[in-house]
Amino acid sequence: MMVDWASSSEIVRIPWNRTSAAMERAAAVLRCEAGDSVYRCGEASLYWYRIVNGAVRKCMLSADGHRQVVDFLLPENLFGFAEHGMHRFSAEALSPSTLIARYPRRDAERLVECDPQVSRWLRRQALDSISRLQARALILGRTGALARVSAFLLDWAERSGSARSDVISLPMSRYDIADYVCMAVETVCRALTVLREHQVIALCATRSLRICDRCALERAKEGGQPPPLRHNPSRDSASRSGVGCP
Amino acid sequence: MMVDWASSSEIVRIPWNRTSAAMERAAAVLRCEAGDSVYRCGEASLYWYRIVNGAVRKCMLSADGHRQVVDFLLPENLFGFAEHGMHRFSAEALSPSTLIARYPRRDAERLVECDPQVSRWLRRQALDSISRLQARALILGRTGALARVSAFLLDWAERSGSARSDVISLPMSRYDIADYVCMAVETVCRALTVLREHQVIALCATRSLRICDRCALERAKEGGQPPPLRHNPSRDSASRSGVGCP
DNA sequence: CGCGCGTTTGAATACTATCAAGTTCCGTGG
DNA sequence: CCACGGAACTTGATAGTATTCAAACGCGCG
Repeated sequence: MMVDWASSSEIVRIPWNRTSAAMERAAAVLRCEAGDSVYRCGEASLYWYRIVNGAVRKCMLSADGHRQVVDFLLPENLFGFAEHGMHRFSAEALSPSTLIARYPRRDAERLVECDPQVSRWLRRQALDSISRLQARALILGRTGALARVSAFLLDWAERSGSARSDVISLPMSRYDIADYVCMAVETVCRALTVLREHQVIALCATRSLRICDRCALERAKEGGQPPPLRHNPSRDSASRSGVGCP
Repeated sequence: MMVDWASSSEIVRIPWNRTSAAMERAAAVLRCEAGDSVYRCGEASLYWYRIVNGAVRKCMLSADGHRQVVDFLLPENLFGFAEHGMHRFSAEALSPSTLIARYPRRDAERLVECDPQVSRWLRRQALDSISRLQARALILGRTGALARVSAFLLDWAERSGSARSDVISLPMSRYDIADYVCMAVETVCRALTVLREHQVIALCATRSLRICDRCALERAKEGGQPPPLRHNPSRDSASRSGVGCP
């Protein structure tokens, strides 16, 4: 299904946080439904994309048929800028009526060179991207389904900014979560069930849950009891623990 | 063990690729031995670091005692720039006599704002960092020890730029590899043994191996036979496969 | 209302982590 | 130079966990 690219000016006023006027003049805005591809793996990467509203998953299909969700994007997140030449991933809308601003790469890269505001903006977005990638890396580093799912929930609760409320909404399916944390769907379900049975979380709707016991969730994230260290710790790390920096 | 920070000028001439003169004037150079910490988790992050020679691992100790290696750094790689305020990881030298250039964060961030050359350099380094993080994410996405280790070896072969020669050297220990791919050391060893027995690789020394059959390694990386797709593929991805973008 | 997709639960299997022990490698000190 | 000792590396056996196959359930949407 093809989508319509509208001129930026045709869209209702949108808060262009930290983006220059010149940048926004070059933009177009896309509206897409859940499941629509913003771009596909293998296509030429001619644009940068910024989410205005909704949510997007960035994913890839391995040759063995396994899908991997590399990142979830939320409003104000920039994506597509790190893939030169050809897209190495696909980007697909999660929420219905997702709005995305699209910037021609040529213009964007020129502005980055000459407009300090755009340069700063890109720097911030790139660092955010790095933070998200590291967060997922830390999730995948955990062994055990409970630990991974718990870590994901805590990360997502923080990202979706669950403002004061402990209710978090999951725009993505269980399959998306499973492919994000690299486990089978069934395993994710079972982990959620365990958490629910222990009353650590409560499933309001299928895609909305409430964190009842955040401490228990933190504990679950850390897994079981400490195994003995088997690798040589740093030569000079005796003075500081280096553990559990918050 | 404390290390000596020498003035940049005291060190033999080093190729400052793509870094401005002003940037290098603010730099100091550190020489450290294998195992030395460049910085530790929890410390204030006051500098940027660029590897001049040698190799470094970026890692973190979970509260449960598990170590996780988040990245391996090679010459010209910049690191430490994305961690504001406090370091969230530790950085430790892998190779003996590793040389590292250190830039005061305050100066570096000022130069990034006003020196286009430095700005470009940071952008490129940040993108490289993103690429490495994504590469590891793809490795961790694979299920099966053989697939993960094979993927790691192929990635590393490409990074270490095994120029024409299929012999690649591993500056890191098996423990480092295990913590990088998130598996037990024994599992990594067994995977290497299987690859050796099938004559896909040959172990020259403990930390140097030769890729004998790159195609077999690629196949091992892809895992077994394709499982059926269980998640809903993209709504409009019928026209293109989206699989196996090289 | 019913079909399909997403979700959840249930067994059997396959795999990896773990524990344990042996071997090689390398730096250190005699 | 050689012997020693510790760390890294490798191999084996067992137990625990996730994946897989299978099937039921709920929910949204036509």
